[in-house]
Amino acid sequence: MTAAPEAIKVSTEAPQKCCSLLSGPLQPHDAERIAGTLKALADPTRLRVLSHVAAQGCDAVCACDLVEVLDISQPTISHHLKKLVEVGLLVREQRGRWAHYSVVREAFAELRNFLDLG
Amino acid sequence: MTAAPEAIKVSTEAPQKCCSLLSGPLQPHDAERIAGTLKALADPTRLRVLSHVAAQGCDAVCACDLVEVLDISQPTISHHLKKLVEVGLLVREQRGRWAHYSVVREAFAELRNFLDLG
DNA sequence: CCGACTGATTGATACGCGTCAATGTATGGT
DNA sequence: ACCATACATTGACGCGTATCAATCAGTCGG
Repeated sequence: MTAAPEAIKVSTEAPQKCCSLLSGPLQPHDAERIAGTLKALADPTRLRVLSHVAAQGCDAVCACDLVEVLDISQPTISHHLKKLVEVGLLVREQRGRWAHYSVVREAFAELRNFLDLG
Repeated sequence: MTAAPEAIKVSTEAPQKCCSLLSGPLQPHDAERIAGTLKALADPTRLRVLSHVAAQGCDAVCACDLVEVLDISQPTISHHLKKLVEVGLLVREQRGRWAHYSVVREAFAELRNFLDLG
């Protein structure tokens, strides 16, 4: 009976509370949270992964494609994709044997907003 | 005769070549460079530092203020400020005994541009 | 000159993380 | 049922770095 295939659970589906570098002194708690997202972004391999996924626009990209294109071992790709999903920069969609990934535009928009110095 | 006090030398005063997640597949070299800047940003302590400096708008902030406000040891603050200057997110200006720091708006604008998914 | 102050540097410690080989877990074809 | 395929997980290794105490290097006041 094909149990509903468990939507992936990321931290919080709710959009992160909006913070900016200009909105008053940054509380340690907020600093930790935003730094977490930025850490996921601050890796050359993950940037290349994101670049390839983002380049597909609306289409989702399957992990096997990334392994071929980027010339990086499959476990490493899987590791990076997981981190990017955990912080909400990517979403994962399982289709049969294949895992498809696509970018979360809102997450990037929030980061851009955070970096806005007015 | 007050020798000109040697403007701080960061990597390159030239604005970084413009890259975006959408402008074709990201080359490993560019990925390294941008990840370097993001790594400097991806630390809660440095985010708090930046928040305080950015909050001063045009005025530069002296390091001693940061030590007081953030309740972090002076060597640690100095270490973080150095990293932020190295990647070009802050500039340092020495005035007598005091070192004043201010944000580089262009650097933040470039990051925002990089994160723009259209 | 000397002492007080600002801030950078050094050294040590601890922890996180990127990477891959090996293995595990589903899924689908035959 | 069986085997190949697509990913995920585990374990291990190495390297970078955040942190602070101690020390060093300039700079001003007296």
